[in-house]
Amino acid sequence: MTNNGMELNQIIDTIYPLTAKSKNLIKESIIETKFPKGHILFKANKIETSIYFIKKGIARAYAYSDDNQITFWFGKEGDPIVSMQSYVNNQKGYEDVELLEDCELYELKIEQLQKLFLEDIQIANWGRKFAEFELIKSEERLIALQFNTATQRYLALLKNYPSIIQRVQLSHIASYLGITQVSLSRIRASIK
Amino acid sequence: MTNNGMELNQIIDTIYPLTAKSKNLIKESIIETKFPKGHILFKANKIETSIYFIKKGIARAYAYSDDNQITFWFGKEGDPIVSMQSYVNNQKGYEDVELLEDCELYELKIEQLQKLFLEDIQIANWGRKFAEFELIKSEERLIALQFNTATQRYLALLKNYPSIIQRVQLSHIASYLGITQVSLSRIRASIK
DNA sequence: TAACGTTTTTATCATTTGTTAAATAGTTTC
DNA sequence: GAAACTATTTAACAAATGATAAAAACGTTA
Repeated sequence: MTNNGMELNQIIDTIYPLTAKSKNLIKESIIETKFPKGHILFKANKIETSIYFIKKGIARAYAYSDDNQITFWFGKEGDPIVSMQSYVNNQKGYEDVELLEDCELYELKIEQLQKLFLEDIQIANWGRKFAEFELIKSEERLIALQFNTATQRYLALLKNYPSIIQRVQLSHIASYLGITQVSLSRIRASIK
Repeated sequence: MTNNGMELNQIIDTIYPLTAKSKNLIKESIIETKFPKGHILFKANKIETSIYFIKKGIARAYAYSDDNQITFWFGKEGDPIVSMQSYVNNQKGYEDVELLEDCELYELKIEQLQKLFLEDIQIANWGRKFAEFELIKSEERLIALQFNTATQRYLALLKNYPSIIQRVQLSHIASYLGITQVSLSRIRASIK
């Protein structure tokens, strides 16, 4: 990540190395967009038609449990923003995605990508690795949530992603960790 | 699922419909095996070379937290058994997989499958959908763990998979739910 | 069916987390 | 810089869960 944000080439290559020809097919389907802090990129109960990659900025996904928002995902430079229900099953998602800073994004229409999956074996394998890596991340999250205490999860977040504390409200981090904001405050006080 | 277990054709087709030719390429790479109840199919800290599909029986994946086993996955007829770290990154996994009943399994060598991914675009897309569906399942698990109370998660398990209570020890179910066995007993007593 | 081993439940107390409300700290706006 | 607004911490009590141990229920086998 440079000051100008994450390069598209790097994002694509990190998932799966492609020939120039195949990579260009993907790149031709991608457009750059910008949105201000606070923009709601995805709305719950809507079929999203695009996926994004974050060039610059951070975002969170949240859903409602009764009245309160629960954040279950953070994305930073290089990360994909995907409504999985839309992307995989062409169904309504359950999450909002909010941009927590002014963001520069790479947008890729799901329909165009799916067409490429059927036409280009390299891109099909690129899409396979994309899902596989997201799956690894999701499994690691799941294990952490099931195996570790709230304090351990907080310390792990600090270690793996120190800047998040500077960039994101503690109330969002608390719900991401599966605890209340009050409880997170107590944990922060206890580890000093 | 019939009395004879889940058919291989059905398992393959449910993931992604293939032409007869592509499907045969996969089927030629699959062999049937049997193991008795209690067999340890995957060992932690080992690179697994196969994935499996359950024709008949059930299994669980667990890892150790200090001294005690924590179950984080159950599989039943039709479900895949995969060490994701081995399958995706060719690295050691952190889980044991134990067969909880006498099992009939379809075995597929990862190396052979990966070769097919590079040769056959339909199979590459089959592998893509395979990872995508596993991703959806993992995300749903994650959301449930983060959003719902232990009682809600127990009731959901009862609803979505009623037979599991008959087939699996409550101690395994408790750790799957992220609670102790004592706590699960209390929940069971409270909802009667 | 009696005896044994395993699984599940119950009981007790300690610890953690949730809930509500108030106090403090930090930011933005005029 | 004061006022208004938002975010975070602290306090007090309630509820849920953990830990340990003992009792009860269940299964297996002789």
